[in-house]
Amino acid sequence: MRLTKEQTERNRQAIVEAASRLFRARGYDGVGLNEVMSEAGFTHGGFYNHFASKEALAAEACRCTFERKEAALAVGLERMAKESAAGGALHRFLDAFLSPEHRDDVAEGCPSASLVADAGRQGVEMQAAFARGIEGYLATFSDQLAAPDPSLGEPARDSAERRTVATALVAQMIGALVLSRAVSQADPALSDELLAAGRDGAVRLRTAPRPSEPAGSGKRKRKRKRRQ
Amino acid sequence: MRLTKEQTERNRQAIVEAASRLFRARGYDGVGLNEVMSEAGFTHGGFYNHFASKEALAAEACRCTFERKEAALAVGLERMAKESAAGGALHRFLDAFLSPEHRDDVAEGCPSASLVADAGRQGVEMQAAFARGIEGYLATFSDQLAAPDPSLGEPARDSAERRTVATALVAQMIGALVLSRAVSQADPALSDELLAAGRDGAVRLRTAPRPSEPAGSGKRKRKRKRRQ
DNA sequence: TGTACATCAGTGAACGCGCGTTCACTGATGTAC
DNA sequence: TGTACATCAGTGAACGCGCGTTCACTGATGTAC
Repeated sequence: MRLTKEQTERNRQAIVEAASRLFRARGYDGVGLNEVMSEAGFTHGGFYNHFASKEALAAEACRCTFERKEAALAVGLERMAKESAAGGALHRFLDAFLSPEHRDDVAEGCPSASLVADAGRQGVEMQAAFARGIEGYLATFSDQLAAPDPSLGEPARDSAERRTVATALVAQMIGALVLSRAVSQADPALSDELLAAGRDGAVRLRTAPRPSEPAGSGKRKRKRKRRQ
Repeated sequence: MRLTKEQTERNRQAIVEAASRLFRARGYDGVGLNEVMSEAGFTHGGFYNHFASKEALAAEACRCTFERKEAALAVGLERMAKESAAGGALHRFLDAFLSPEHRDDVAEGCPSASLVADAGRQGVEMQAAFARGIEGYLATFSDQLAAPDPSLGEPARDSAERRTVATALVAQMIGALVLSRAVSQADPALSDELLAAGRDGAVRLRTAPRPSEPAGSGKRKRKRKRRQ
C-alpha cells in the first residue's frame, strides 16, 4: 500500500496536528501514541515510519504549533491595529488571550501555556522548540510596544526597556492563564478573577514607569536562604 | 507487624512528603506509586492502607505542601519586614522567589508553579486544594500591599485594588518562574532574563497607577473570533 | 494487672492493562533499464 | 513509453515493561474481659 509522497506528507502532518491538540489538552505523559495515531486516522504500527520516537514527535508538535500561533498572532495584531485606535491592538489581543473561551479551549489554545510544564520536564529538543516560540512572542510584543499609545505615561521607551516590559507581559499573560485553568473546575469565580486581574496587570505593566530601584537589577545581595 | 498509631501516622506523612517532592519534580503522570513508596522507605503493597487512590494522594500532597509553604511565607515575610525598610519585605521575597536557586530546585520549590499544570488536568479534589493554596497566597500578598511603602505612587489603595494587584503579582511571579523553568536547559540566558523581567514586572505592578481604561473590566465587546 | 483475641500496617506476589517500540507482511508507488 | 523490480507507508500482532490496584499472609499492637 505504498502512498504518493504528497499523501505521505499529508499523513505525517495529520499525526503532528493530532499530537499537538492531544498534548496541549492532556500533557505529554497523559497521551499514548496509540491515541495519537487513531486520532489521526491510522493504526499505531506505522508511527515509526514518520518519527524516531514519542519525544521527537512532541518536539515537532511544539515547533509546529508555535509557528502556526505566531503567524496567527502577527496577522491578528496587524488587523487589530487597523481596526482600533493607536495602541488598542494589544488591549484587544489581551482580551482574547485572557478570555474564558481561550481558558476553556486548551486543545486549540496557545502552546506557551499548555506545554510550559512539559517543556521543563522533557528533553532539550522540546525545550529548544519552546524557547524559540517564546523568543518569537517576545520579539512581536517588543515591536508592538513601540507603537504609539496616547495612554502611555512615558511614550518613548528605549528598546531594552521594551524588551523587559514585553517579557514581563508574556509572563503575566501566561501566568494568569495557567492559574485560571488550574482552578476553573473547583473555583470558577477565582478562575475568572485571575483572568481579569491578568488583563488589569498587563495594562498596568504597559503604562507603569520604569521602577526607580528595580528588584530585577540583581545588584541587591541575596545571602539569606531561599524561602519558597 | 502492626505498628503503633504514632508510627503509622509518621509513615503516612513520609509517603505524603515523598509524593510531594516527586510530583513537584516530575508531575503526576511522571511518577509511579512504586517509586513514591520506595522513596518513603516502604514496599508498594501497603499504599492502600493509607490512601484510597493515587489521585487522593496527589490531592493530599498538594494540600500539605501549600500549607507548609504558606506558613514559611508568613514567617519569612514577617522576618523580612523587621529586617528591611518599610515595603522592602515584598521586594526581598520576590528576589528569593524569582532566583535561579528556586528555579533549579523544583522538587522543594513552590507548588503553585510545579503543580499548576497537573491541577488543571487532575480531578476536582486536587483543583480544590490548589485553589485554596492560591487563595492563601492572594490574602497574604493583599495584606502585604497594605504595608506603607515610600516608593509607592499612590500609597492608599482600597482593598479591592490591593486584591487585584496581588492577583496580578501572583500571576506575574508564577508565570515568570514556570517559563524560566521551561527553557532553562535549552536557553539559560533567556531563562535568566525571564526571572529578571519577572522581578522588574512585579515591582512595576506594585507601583503602577490604576489603569484609566482597564482591559480587565469586561465591558469591552468581544465579538470577533479568539485568536490565540 | 493479666490473658485472649481482633485489628491492621507492612510484605511480596499477582492481576489486567496500556505503554513505547519492533517486526513480518502487503501491495501500490517510484525508479532503473 | 513500457516493463521489472526495489522501495516503503500502512497493518496488525507481538515484545517486554511498568503501571494502579488487589490479595493472602504475617505478627505486633490495641482492646475486651
